[in-house]
Amino acid sequence: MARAKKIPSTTVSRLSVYVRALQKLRNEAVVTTSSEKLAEQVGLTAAQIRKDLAYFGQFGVPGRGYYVENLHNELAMILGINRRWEVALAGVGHLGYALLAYNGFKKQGFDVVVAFDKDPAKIGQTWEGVKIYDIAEARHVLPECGAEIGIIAVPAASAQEACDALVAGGLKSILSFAPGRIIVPPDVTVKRVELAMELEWLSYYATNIGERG
Amino acid sequence: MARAKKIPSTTVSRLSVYVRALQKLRNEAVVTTSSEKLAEQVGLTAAQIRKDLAYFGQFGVPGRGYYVENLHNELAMILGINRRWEVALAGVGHLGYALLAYNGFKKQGFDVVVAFDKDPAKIGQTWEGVKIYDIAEARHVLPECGAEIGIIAVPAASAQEACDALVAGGLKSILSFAPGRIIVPPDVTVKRVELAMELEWLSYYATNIGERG
DNA sequence: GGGAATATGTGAAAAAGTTATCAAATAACC
DNA sequence: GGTTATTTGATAACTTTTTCACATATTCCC
Ligand SMILES: NC(=O)c1ccc[n+]([C@@H]2O[C@H](COP(=O)([O-])OP(=O)(O)OC[C@H]3O[C@@H](n4cnc5c(N)ncnc54)[C@H](O)[C@@H]3O)[C@@H](O)[C@H]2O)c1
Ligand SMILES: NC(=O)c1ccc[n+]([C@@H]2O[C@H](COP(=O)([O-])OP(=O)(O)OC[C@H]3O[C@@H](n4cnc5c(N)ncnc54)[C@H](O)[C@@H]3O)[C@@H](O)[C@H]2O)c1
Repeated sequence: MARAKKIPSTTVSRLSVYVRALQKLRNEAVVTTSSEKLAEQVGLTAAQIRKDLAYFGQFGVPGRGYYVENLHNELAMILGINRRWEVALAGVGHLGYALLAYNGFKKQGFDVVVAFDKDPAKIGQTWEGVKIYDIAEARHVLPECGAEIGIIAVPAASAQEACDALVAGGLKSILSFAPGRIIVPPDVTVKRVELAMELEWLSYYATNIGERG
Repeated sequence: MARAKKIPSTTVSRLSVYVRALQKLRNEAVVTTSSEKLAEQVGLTAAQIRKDLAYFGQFGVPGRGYYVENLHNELAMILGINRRWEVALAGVGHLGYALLAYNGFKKQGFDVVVAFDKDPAKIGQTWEGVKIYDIAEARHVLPECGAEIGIIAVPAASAQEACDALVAGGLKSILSFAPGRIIVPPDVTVKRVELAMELEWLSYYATNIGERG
């Protein structure tokens, strides 16, 4: 359990990729696989996969490969997804509603259990089985409902304010869809998803053809 | 124009960050800035910024710094966002509708001009001023409407099929929200946004406290 | 049980990316 | 106009990440 080395953030991201590939194999009733086969499946190199796994221990059988179910369970435990996570949503607008209505997260163990907004027309309602509270109540509501992860889907101008409310409620992990930096205490982790930046990335490679591929 | 070195993908992503920071400064009527000030603004090091810019040329004035407007224009040109991009949307479900209704992209020059779906109840309708066509018509509709970037917001099981349709319509740049790999010809660039993976990333750091921060 | 085949885990090499350093260039000031 | 203070751009040093290569462990099969 006591891991010496610092784990690269890219390795953590790839762990998710491996988990998904293993889920697929498990669904297909495949019992064993190898770093080589996995590499082909996910589009990476075998060495990369073995190196990533080596940060966390030894999961394979030389001459045989990996037992799909076993490796899946190990990686799920490492990622902390061998459990259910309760998620709080701030901002039930267009994007927020799409997230609420999406059942793909629940399938992966992420369950939106409470929502917050600022709009009086929405506060008090229940959408998709999730009750919407006033964001000002977050600091009181959150500690009671057990949510540990927050999602911010409010306009950029309100993002800092909404984030502060979630942090005041005790959340330490936040996924934000709002463009722009959010300031949080050092013990809070924020992951941003900036869709405009993804489009700009595509724009770059579309404009400068031949730099990739 | 003829750049010798290969540009790191991370540099391209940071270019977007710089552009946003410069936009902000321009709105505040700031005329000049420096790598040092920019670094503080975006949370990077000054050396990193100068290095990134150096891939593309010389934009600064020693002893003075950078002219905000000038640098913004240069970076916008490099990223290819000094123009309007027409975007095609495949899948007008919960997420697709949120994207359609979002005006933030248009502000950055990305304009959804056409949508595709498979659901007969949606085909033929016009939502948010955007007409929804049968995805099967994509190969005929796309060449006429000028869209160059595609966004995939269909269920994972249909993602490959929808992508094939967009590619058949001539698109070479695609942003996909569907989980899982999509196979495309080598001249097509796909950027995936996997929200479940972002949540798993948060789960990891929430589970293994103290590995970051 | 032994030998061939296979695929891991790991240390070393290579590549990529980031940070530090500094000479050269420019501006501001007197 | 010359001196000083800045800040760039480039190079060098360093760090991180990826790839390579192979000894080692295990299975499979005869
Ligand atoms: N819709 C998209 O497709 C899309 C795409 C990329 C990024 N985003 C980003 O996601 C965020 C949400 O986008 P949207 O389109 O859903 O916006 P929206 O305007 O549809 O919804 C925003 C919601 O947040 C609520 N809100 C506002 N201030 C609040 C506060 N302080 N606390 C709690 N709730 C508050 C509003 O009442 C509203 O319900 C924005 O930051 C946007 O930039 C959205
Ligand atoms: N909704 C979310 O918040 C969310 C979050 C993360 C990822 N995603 C992903 O985004 C995608 C869309 O999610 P959603 O919630 O909007 O789904 P949805 O079911 O609400 O909408 C899907 C839409 O795609 C259409 N469609 C199905 N097959 C098609 C095809 N072959 N061609 C064209 N259109 C087709 C459907 O008619 C429907 O309108 C999914 O892949 C999902 O995994 C969604």
